[in-house]
Amino acid sequence: MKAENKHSKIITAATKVFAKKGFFTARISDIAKEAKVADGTIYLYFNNKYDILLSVFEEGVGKILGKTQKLLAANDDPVEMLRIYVIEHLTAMRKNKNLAEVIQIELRQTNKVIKQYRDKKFSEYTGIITTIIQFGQEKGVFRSDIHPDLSKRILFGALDEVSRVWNVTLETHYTVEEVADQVLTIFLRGIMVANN
Amino acid sequence: MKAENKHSKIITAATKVFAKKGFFTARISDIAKEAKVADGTIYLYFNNKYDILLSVFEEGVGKILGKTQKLLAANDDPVEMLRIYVIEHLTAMRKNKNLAEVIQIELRQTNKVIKQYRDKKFSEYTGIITTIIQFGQEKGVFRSDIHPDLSKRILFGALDEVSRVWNVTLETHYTVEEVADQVLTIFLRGIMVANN
Amino acid sequence: MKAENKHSKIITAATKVFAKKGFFTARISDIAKEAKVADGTIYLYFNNKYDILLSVFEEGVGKILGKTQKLLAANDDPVEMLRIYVIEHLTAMRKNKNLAEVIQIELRQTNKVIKQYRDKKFSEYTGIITTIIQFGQEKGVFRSDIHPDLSKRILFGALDEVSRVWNVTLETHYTVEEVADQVLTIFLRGIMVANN
Amino acid sequence: MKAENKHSKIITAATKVFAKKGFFTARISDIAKEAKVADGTIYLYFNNKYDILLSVFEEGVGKILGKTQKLLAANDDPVEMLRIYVIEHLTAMRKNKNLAEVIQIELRQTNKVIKQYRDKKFSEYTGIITTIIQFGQEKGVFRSDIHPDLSKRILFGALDEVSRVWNVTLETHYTVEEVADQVLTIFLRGIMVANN
DNA sequence: CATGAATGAGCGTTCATTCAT
DNA sequence: TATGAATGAACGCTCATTCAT
Repeated sequence: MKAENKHSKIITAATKVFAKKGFFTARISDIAKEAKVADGTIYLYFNNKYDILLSVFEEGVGKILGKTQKLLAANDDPVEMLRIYVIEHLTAMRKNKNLAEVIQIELRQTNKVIKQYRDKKFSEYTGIITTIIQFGQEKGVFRSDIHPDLSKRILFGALDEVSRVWNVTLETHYTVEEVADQVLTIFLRGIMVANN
Repeated sequence: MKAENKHSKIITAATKVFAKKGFFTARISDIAKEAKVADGTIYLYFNNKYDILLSVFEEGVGKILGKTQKLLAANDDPVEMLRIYVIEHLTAMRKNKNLAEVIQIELRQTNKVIKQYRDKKFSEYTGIITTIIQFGQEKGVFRSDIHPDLSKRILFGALDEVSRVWNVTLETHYTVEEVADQVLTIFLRGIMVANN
Repeated sequence: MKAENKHSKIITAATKVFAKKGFFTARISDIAKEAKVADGTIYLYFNNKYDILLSVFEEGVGKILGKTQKLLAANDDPVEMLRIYVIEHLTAMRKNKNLAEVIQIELRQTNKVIKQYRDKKFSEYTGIITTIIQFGQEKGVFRSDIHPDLSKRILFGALDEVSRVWNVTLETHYTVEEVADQVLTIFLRGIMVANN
Repeated sequence: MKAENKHSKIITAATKVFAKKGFFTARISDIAKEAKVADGTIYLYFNNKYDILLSVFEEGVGKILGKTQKLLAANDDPVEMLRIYVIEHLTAMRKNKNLAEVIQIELRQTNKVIKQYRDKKFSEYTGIITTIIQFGQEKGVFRSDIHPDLSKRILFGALDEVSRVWNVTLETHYTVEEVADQVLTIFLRGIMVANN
């Protein structure tokens, strides 16, 4: 936060502004003002407005992706891996509410630039879930009648919607652990083989 | 489809255009052309661009809401009620892909007008889930340690994301039953009290 | 001037503004104000700023070209034909000073769009000179050692520069006849075979 | 070319860039890059963009003017003087195509700064023609019914347009002598008294 | 002298909305 | 009701110019 260079100052400002107003309603001048730079300065670091949004994703998702991958690498228990994924995701969303908002909102935008990006970086992030589930099925821990692709959507959709509690509603009192526990309890019971 | 009046012709056109281009990228003239009316005509039926989006929701969600409420009224088994909700939602999303796209995409927009609406009509629709879960808990069918509000988000988020298979990806081959089954299997196992 | 439609009102205004300020210094809002329409109205009739300039040429040069071709069609005396060309050109430049200024100034602009145009419409206009000279050479009226292409440039350059007397300097007192006579006297003596 | 100082390096670069892109389309950074200096450095030597253009003229035209005046000073035959003027001008245009382009294109710009300049330096250069013609009339070599001012425009316009063969068209094969001969043949026959 | 990052005024263009017909 | 030409506010982006280093 302190010795930030212009680039990251703008990224931070843009994340905030996009979170607050949405991509289309946000003005370049809003971002510039928030970053305390001139409008023109932004174009020294980014090609255009879309490029800023892209960079917000790239850096934001990239960080989470990197950290998550590192944590998962040291693990080979599918259940524990899902737990890590869920907790990491919710922690990140809780911590950087602006980024969370941007991901939740703008990722849905019907826009070629964004969609194109989504297919690359973001689907790598959600794809982790698919991989874990397949891994768990091979290990005989997760039920074989579960579709890895569909259940990836089920878990990620749940996570995405559930993480809105910290942004949109009056339910901000939930802790990450509490929320993670609910999601994991439900999802794991749902996909694990009966173990009684 | 035939004897449509202007109002619903515009709604249908707007749903299509919003689904294809997104709210902000869509132009009034696009909708007018799609509806085969003059630009100005639109303003005889709607106050402004936001109002069109609002109406698209109002009518779209309203129909699903109405039908779902009717079906649920004749039922008092929480499990069956969730099944009905899930199947009705997915069927609607599958049937009217344009509406599905609009709901999925635009609902996320951070915009006062839409948010304000969401709080009224849409949360009534998702609120049904909360009610069913509480009802099930009272009946002792659903575990008491489940947060109705959180699990509402978990189920709706899962449904929302899962219904994207028919719009965005190459996975359009899934049937409604197949998808519903996966969601219900996982979610119900997750929230039901052990019944062995 | 009276029952002008929007299109020609804008053309007229643009001609005036381009003549006064030059293409690059002219603002769309200048043209709009001059034409007494809103800025946006201009884009109902033209694609962009270049398109306006193009149209100014197209229509301006087109008219002169048309009239000149018609007059020349009824004639087969090379000397008389050159006389007609010179007088018509100077009359047009004198009459529509704004168009004259635009042609003289902007035609020189290094710009792909304009250059491309020049190669089509405008060179058809100056090409008439080449044709007349070749015709005169075939008839044995003009000297055979004259390069039609170079002398086309010589005559057109002379005409172009000479017609500036009515726009730029204090020499506006010259009559078209006077100026035409000087150009013709010099040029015809220069290219005709000795006839003593 | 080697031990050029910054000032002339910038002038040379600007001439090249203006010739290629035109004054308005050229960017200061283009010139800086071409001159291999920083953008800011240009402002140590010139007040602004117009000032650069002005200097390009000043130096370019100045050189031609100086050389032409020197050559003419040693001569008192009007016909020979015109021949010198024509050949010198065409040689200069042929040699420094960039300067030629700039003069041909930008001199036409309707712009106060440039116009103001044109009235001083450039008209001194074209004024030479007027002087020679008046001199020739006094000597009885040139016809007395020729307007010195108009014929100055006629000759200069011809020269200006004719010198474009080396820049714009596919006719670059013409030699200076060939072109000069055509211009001189036509113009001299046109203005000289009958000499049979 | 030299640099080049930073500035911010300015403009072309779009498009939701209006209104005369 | 219906039209669609006209409006003009608003914004992304450029680039001449400045100035701290």
